[in-house]
Amino acid sequence: MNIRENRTWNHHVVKEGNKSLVLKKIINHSPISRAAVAQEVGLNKGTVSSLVNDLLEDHLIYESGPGKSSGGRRPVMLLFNEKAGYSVGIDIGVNYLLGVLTDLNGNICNEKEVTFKNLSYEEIELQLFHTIDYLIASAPESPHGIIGIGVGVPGIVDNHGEILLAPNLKWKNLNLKLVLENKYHLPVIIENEANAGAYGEKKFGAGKDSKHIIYVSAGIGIGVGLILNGSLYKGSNGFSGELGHMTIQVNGPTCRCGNKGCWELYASEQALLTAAEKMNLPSLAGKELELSDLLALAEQGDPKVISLFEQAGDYLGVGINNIINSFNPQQVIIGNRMASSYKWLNKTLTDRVSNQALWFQQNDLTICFSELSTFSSALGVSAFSIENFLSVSMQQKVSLNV
Amino acid sequence: MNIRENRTWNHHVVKEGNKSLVLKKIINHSPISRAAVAQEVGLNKGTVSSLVNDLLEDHLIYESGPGKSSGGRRPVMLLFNEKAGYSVGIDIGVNYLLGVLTDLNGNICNEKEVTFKNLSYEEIELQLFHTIDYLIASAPESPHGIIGIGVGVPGIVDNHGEILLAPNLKWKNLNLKLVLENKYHLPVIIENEANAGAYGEKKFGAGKDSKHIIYVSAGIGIGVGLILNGSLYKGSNGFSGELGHMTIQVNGPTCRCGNKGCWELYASEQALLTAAEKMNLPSLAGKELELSDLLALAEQGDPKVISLFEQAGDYLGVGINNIINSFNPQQVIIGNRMASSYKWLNKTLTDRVSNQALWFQQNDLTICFSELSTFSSALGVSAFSIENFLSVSMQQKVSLNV
DNA sequence: AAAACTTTGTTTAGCCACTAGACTAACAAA
DNA sequence: TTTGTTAGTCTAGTGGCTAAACAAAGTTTT
Repeated sequence: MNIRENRTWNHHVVKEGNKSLVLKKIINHSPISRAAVAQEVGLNKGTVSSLVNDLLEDHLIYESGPGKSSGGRRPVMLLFNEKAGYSVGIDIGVNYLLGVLTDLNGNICNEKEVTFKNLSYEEIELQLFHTIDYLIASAPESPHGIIGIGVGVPGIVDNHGEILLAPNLKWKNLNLKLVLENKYHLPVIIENEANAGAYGEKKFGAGKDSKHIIYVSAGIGIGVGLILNGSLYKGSNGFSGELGHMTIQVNGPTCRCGNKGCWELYASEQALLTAAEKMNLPSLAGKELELSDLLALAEQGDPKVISLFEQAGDYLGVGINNIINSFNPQQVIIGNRMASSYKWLNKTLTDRVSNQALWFQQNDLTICFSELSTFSSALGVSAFSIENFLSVSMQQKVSLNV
Repeated sequence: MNIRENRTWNHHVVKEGNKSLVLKKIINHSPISRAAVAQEVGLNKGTVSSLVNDLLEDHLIYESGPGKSSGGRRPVMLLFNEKAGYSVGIDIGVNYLLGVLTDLNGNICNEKEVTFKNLSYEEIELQLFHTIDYLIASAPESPHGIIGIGVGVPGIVDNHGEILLAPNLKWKNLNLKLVLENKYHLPVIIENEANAGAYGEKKFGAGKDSKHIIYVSAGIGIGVGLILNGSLYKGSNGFSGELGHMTIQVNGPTCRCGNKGCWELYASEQALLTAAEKMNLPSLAGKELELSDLLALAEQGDPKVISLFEQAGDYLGVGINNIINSFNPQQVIIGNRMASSYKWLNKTLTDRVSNQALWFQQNDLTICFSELSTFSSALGVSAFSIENFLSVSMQQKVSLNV
């Protein structure tokens, strides 16, 4: 009982907690009857009835027709009203902006992607506004409307949602949260892209069944999102998971962070591209090299390129070993752009891990690649808003007498 | 509200939670009056009175004489009854066994240390029994008597308290918990030595004010205990914090774990001793080298030995950088035997961190050495028992009608 | 088809821990 | 002594819970 610490306990808390239990049961097991909820959650039938009525009034659930009888009165089936509201999730990348509109179950109802290069903050902000406007306008009528906006950014976000640094975008000390709140008057969440991705995979992707997940976002750089005990761990100030700058070679080459031998110098997309450029691949002279080019070459069977991927997979494995030793996770999920090269990375990566991770760490451990591919982050931030919305909905409404 | 998940909420929970709040307030602010508790915790005076009566009945607190009046009736001061019970904490090391008897505030009431070398499990078990017997016998009369036994071991302990592996003791798949429970019929906790140390420092030592603490236990090997969000994080199976086997040099020398370039090959006591042995220090020929010898030489100003310590401090810094990047802690505490060399390690260690850790990670970050020195682990396991005992005491007594 | 049984969901009575506020106790200051 | 203040208890009322009775709506048995 660590979490509540300073709040005192009273029957509001009890009701809030039980309502939340009932709603979760309905979300995860719909359609389900009141009787079944009562039995499975362990609450009295009457209590469940009353809580269900509250939820019905809030339009968070609805009754469908009667279900099958099992020898008695037919149950009224309850379902989560996933269309009770919509959430906007935005993933800002170095050269793209991906926005999704999701329902309360994280189903994508609409999406929009813009790609760009070297835009200023103001220009990206404009794209961001356009995307959000478009998505909000496209949302169907619903009882709760748009319940929040979430934005994932490739940078350092502190506990108050301020972007301290996004090196690849050249942003610094930027309070995007305030900007969006003032413009849209909606709850806004700004989150690091890796944290968002981790949460996305946990809620809707490969991590649905695990409580301890480490999400490795391997793109131009490497960031890591930590799901510990089922919830995102952000550290003391919100800066956890900067594992791209973990030293894996004490006197290795210098990283742009000033340190030496950082993991992302060996296992990121940038590392791959840099190594490939040095090889002077003849077929690509002139054009700026991209990951997709390398993938195409690998598909054609180019042994040099394939061994490049294998090398990167091996280095990914080195860092993942360190992660396993640190966190003893149930699941390690590799996401972001490097996940697309899954086919060429997988073998050396898993070899490295299975040969070198301590044996007891390997029990109950799954290593896999992202299920949501490019949507992890956008879905993750969307999920944050949904979680917040539902959590607030569980609380008592204080009637404002005029 | 992640923690309770499946338990339903009712007034028992409310009372349990509030009682716990009241007790914590009294523990941390005694002497304190009922009125002050009510105001500071935010509960009604009547509620506090009732809960305080429960706690008095349980002998967990007691009333002292009246306090100073501030212009009205003099308050009755409440104090935590730290002598309401006693806890046994044992730290089993590679060549020593340290036992403490503490009161409920972690004050050491008695202690016993045995040193040995190359004992079999049976022999160590005998020493363990003797120590526990001695400590229990020495405990003063108290309402609750001995409330539990905790044991810290240098090895891998799973979530059920089974010791899977303690390489330096040559133990494997050992259920010490069961052995002790059967013999003493008391609650028993077996915990990894680094986890225990972390908890010890958090409760009674350098980490009292932090919620995010990483405790680096640097002895023969290196283990790490993680305090995240104020409580111990053990990972999916209990194996978190095996950071001694984090790779910091991809193609470094081979470790006994089979991996290469592990941190503990560079920054542990063993690493220091191995390096020193290679130097053929003339003054110590014949005798087996110990850390204390090196410390003595350093005190005498031996430049070779001093630079050995400095090198180790630097390597410690490398790993601690990785830790900072992973966890964004408030505090890193270095404990176990290497902490005794604090004087010689500190400079290169802090230099490494301040030069290389990312700037934003360095805000609000303290790096320090253990305050409890050799007692961290023993006090930590003792604290686990106390915590458990108090937590159970908060729960309702179910009257068993005969 | 009627009777008996089952299961669902609502209602009622009672319980328990909380709150607000009245009350008593014990002190300080005027 | 009177007045005011603070500490702690007591009482009435509230809200959410449980258990159990009840009503509703089925299925199964006779």
